[in-house]
Amino acid sequence: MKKIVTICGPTGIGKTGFAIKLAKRFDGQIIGADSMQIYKYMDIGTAKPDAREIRQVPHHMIDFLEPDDEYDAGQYARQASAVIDALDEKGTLAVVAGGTGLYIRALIFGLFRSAPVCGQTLSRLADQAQEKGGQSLHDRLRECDPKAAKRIHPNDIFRLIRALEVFESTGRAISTEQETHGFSNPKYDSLTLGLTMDREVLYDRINQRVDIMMNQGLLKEVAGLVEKGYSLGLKSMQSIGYRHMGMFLNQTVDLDEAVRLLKRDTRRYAKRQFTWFRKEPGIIWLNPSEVQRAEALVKQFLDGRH
RNA sequence: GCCCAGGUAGCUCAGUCGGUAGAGCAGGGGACUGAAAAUCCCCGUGUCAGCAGUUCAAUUCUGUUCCUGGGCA
Repeated sequence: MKKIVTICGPTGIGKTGFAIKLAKRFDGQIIGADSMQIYKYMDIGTAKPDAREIRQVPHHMIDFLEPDDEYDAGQYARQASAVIDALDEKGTLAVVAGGTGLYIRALIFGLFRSAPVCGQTLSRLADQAQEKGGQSLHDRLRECDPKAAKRIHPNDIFRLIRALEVFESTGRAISTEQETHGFSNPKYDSLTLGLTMDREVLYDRINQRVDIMMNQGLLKEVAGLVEKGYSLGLKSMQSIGYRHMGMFLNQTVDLDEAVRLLKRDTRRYAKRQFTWFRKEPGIIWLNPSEVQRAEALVKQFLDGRH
């Protein structure tokens, strides 16, 4: 199995710098695993690696989509896989780095096979959810896939829609598909390093980073995107930072409040990431300062003594 | 020094006509299989400032001490 190194952890903890150090040390290249850094023109708010950093180590899966392009974890897994395979042929180490847990999981284990998301079905179901509420979708799901209905809360519209979509387009229950798949067949042998630190310290860093983003011109970046015609309703524009600046531009809140909410929502996001990664098996947790230890671990791993 | 208003959850406060208390914000835990920076679920015990008194019972009433605001000197 191909070996890769994966760096994960919450937002703002220093994954970018850490991954660059490791990649340089082992002559590797970085594969982003971030569902927002994939978009062009969204630089400040996504804390995308800057030009100087990219010059140090080649980056992939970053900065290659228009903000209104459709994208999903399945496409990510396929494309990132192709990049890793190409690097592998040259004997170059792939360092996957990012905070989108689902992308990392999809890359390493794949997703269950099924028809890809169909925009039509999706929006039709979304309309129905709007009209009749989540409960009606839940009722329908209970009929065709009671197991899934049991696991999905009636308010969790996204998951209800997906489950119904899978049933309607394949005739099979998502619960069965998931059980069969079970994330049980890794496609890569990954040394996964999770970055962590004291929660309070992280939160301080996050607050400070938001202030820095504001100084760097986050508001201008978002206003510029709107001017270019990218609607605030876009998925990308509803991400952290972008939606907050949008709220200010809409005059829903004043700037202080927008920044306050931006900090809070970033903190909450970091918390959710901890929840996700905590239960991922096999992660070795490190403080971002432990670069030497990480290097030793990678060396061991590559030497096959893992 | 005197007068007034306060001291209740991390913060801002509500409340108990005496039967040990609850909102908002913040925070915590969890879920997650092709939208995932999204989406969703759950979580409030805190010497009710300290001490003493009245009472079957005090965070609630009384006294006193301390602290914080404001006013007068």
